[in-house]
Amino acid sequence: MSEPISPDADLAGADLALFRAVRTGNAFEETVERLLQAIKLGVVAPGQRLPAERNLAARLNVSRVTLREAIRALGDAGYVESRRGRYGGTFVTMPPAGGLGAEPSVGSAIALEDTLTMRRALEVGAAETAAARSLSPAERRHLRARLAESNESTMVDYRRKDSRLHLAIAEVSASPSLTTAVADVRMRVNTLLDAIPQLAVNIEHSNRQHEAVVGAILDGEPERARHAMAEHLDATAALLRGFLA
Amino acid sequence: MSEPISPDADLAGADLALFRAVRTGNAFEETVERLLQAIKLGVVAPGQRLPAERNLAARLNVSRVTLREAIRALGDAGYVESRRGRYGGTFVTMPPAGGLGAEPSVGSAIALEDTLTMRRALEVGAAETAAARSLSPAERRHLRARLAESNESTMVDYRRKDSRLHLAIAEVSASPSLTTAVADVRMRVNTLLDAIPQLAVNIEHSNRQHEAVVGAILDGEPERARHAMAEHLDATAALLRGFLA
DNA sequence: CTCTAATGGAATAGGAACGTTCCATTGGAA
DNA sequence: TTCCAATGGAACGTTCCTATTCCATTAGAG
Repeated sequence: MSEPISPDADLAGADLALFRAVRTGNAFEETVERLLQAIKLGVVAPGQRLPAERNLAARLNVSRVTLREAIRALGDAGYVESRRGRYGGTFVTMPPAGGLGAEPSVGSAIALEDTLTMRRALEVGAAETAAARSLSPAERRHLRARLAESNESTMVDYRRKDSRLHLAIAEVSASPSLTTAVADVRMRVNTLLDAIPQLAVNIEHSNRQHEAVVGAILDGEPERARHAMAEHLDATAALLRGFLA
Repeated sequence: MSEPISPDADLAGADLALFRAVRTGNAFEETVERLLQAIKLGVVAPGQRLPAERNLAARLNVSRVTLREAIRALGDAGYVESRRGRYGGTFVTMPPAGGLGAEPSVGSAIALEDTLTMRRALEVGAAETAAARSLSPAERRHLRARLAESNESTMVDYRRKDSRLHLAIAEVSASPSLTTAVADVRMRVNTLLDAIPQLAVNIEHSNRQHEAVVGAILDGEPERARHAMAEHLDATAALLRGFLA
């Protein structure tokens, strides 16, 4: 057996957050998670190709062996398909219909509030920051394209288009840290959203709020953007609390 | 030699943030960083003891061997001292006088704006969230204690007390994710602050703004708390931009 | 004074991840 | 048709990290 460890009389309670895990799980699982994130958030759409293994492995700071194991797992789950040869690669197939493979574990109430709190801070901040910048024409187009895409979306892939829009708003804040943080918290939000019914009326409501947020950002009005985003997120939060709390 | 990798024609530019590194550096370096964070942010003050190695290793999800290597490195650098025997442990000594061992690498201008943007979103969000909650007596005391501590601080350890106050505000948002994110970005802010002179007039200014923020939180006024925190952070940001940009 | 529990210190073996090198396949370019 | 560059596929030795076990030291309890 291993050595016994005594019950730890230190730690007033504040350090709980500081002395958290340095490495979460193994490299394989982390890599699978990262790739799933890119797929589920719509960064690589169905039919599109992932970066080549050698490139992607370097990007993720993971060995090619580990990356290949992760891709193999995603292939078995039906998310991607690999083809050899020049102009080959690993392509995203249609997501597994019926939402199989998703864990229905709906975490605790604390996790719910934690996610919603974090999301509010990050996305409201991103909207305000984006509106305070002077956006390039390309950025304005990108934003408008994502907005249109999500407005025209059908219910089946509304989730992905919605995620892509929120991510686009984070992107035009021009802060890489903020963008990755928004992507991370959005994944957590999506697992929550998977557990509640998708109502047409809510989607319409969201679409209108999206218009308001993007409009304020394009008009360069930080206060209005912040307010619109806060309103949007609070509505979604209320919905989630209603179904999950 | 290793295989050549071609120049990567994928990646429209948005995925830069998504396909980031899965594991940053090795476990040893990460552990050192984490412990330094706890020390520099004042979570474990000089004279206080770190959790026992067996406990801490479990918390950090790192083997005891790796943790010990990290502690050894911190010991060599003069940050901690270890004593054996029951009621022994690893204690924080006075921080290395003169700020030795700190890398004066002042990152790029992009990194500066990234840090400041992220900080603004997180800390403003934390202040607003904290003010919207109904705080327990213990939380109110904690907040007031940290405020007093930072007000009375001398210039030599103002940095640590200031960090501790900002962290305390994040803590009373009751969101672990938000707390750790604030701690992380605060470390980045501190490396920036290390590169500029510490002026008494700025400290006085900060103290007044701290009063305003904590006051609004204790009074339960989210709007006022958000505004006060934004003002405080913008002042610091302007200072940093002035010296570093 | 003796015992004991909790701590840091150290050695060993095993596994996970990595870097490197090569092979297999493919579609366009020459 | 031939060639070739870019891709996925696979094997091998090395390094890093872990888990386990034991030792050494210390201050309080009995």
